[in-house]
Amino acid sequence: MTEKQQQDIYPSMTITTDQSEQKIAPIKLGERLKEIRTTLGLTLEEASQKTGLARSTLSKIENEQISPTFQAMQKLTDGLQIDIPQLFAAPKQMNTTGRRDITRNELGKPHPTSTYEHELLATQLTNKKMMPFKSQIRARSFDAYGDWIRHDGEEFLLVLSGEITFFSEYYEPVNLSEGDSVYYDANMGHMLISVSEEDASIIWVTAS
Amino acid sequence: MTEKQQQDIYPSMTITTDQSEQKIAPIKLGERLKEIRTTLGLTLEEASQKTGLARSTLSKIENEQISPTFQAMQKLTDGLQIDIPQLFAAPKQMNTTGRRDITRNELGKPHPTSTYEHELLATQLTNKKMMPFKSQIRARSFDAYGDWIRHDGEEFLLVLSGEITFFSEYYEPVNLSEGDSVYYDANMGHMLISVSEEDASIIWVTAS
DNA sequence: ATAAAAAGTTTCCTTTTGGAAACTTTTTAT
DNA sequence: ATAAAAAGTTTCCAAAAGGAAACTTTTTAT
Repeated sequence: MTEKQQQDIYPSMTITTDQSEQKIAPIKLGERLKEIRTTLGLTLEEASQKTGLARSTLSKIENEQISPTFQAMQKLTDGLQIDIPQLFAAPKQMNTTGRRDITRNELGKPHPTSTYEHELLATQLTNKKMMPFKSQIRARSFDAYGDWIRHDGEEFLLVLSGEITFFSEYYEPVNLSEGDSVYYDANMGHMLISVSEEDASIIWVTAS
Repeated sequence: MTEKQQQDIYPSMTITTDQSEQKIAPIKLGERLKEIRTTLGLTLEEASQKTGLARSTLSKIENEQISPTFQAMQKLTDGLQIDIPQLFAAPKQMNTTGRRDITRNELGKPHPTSTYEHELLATQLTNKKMMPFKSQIRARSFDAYGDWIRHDGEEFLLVLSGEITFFSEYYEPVNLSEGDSVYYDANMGHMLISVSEEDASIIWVTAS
């Protein structure tokens, strides 16, 4: 692609209004999309499958050869499970007396269930606002025995390793990999399974 | 949380993996745009002047006859001086009883400070009981500028990678490595430094 | 080092967007 | 109530997006 074409697609143009001149800051949507896709570990083909947009189209969007329609962008955000504002977010940069309770790695209070291993963290403190756990979900097993898990309060969950699928009552199942997280109302039915070969390790925190 | 409550979290269950397809409410961009334009008291002609889009084009977008390209949407948001999120603000939450917010790895909302990189997670949901963050602490740097950090509520922190020292007002400093965690009252002065060669990565959750 | 496979890009073509102007509907003035 | 003006919609066409497949580059396997 030529420099000319790029200019044509995202010109830094000025529009004259009754008040003043305003510059349209060229947002590098393509760059951003590529960043997101690669962060999700997807190839163009996989992204194509998830979004329903042709591989070629995705390539052209990423290389700023075309400007996607709103329709296309919805397919993107829907398929990749991201929010539109994220698409537009500027590329991220790389780069009293008190109580205190340390829990060393692997040394939480065990709380086994039939299908997975829970470890309660910070058990020395009582009357906490939050309850943190670390759990191992054995490969290809459910964390529940079939029915939705449901309880008061809110829950935050982050995947430390492995890959899980997060099922919930009102949403599509979604795959979560290392570093991905989800926050949800815990009275909405929810359930996890580990979908990778290895066991999955997660931490989660509840608050009511 | 009590032992009783934990029992409630994992009741005995029977299998019913309901993966019913639930479509996310399509955003009515046209409707939304018309709402915005009329709220601003603009005619199509005036909006056309401000945005540089033809009157006919605006009409067609508002009546959902065409799907605007990203380019066109930029002209819209820039010309009407509105935020992208405003354009996409869903008219109303679906009939869901539950809320859910996925944050992909590295795709939280950046919140840089002078000494370390915060990433807010689950920023789509408001009125949450908890606030989850992921942070990178640069090797050998403080997370604060000398004085204690102090704020309302409680905090839970877990080290994802690297090694940090956790200082707090009423306790001896303590080293935390991967997998270690600490729960503390946040109104007790606290502070972190990264003590290994590599940057440290932590997740932390606050609740007030 | 080479072949095969996978990932990514470009080409070619069809469909759809976006703009100018014609047309229709609504509002304002008399 | 009617004419004129303003606002909004539709038509027509040029320009750009989206998809299938050919093509090129990169990665993996031998």
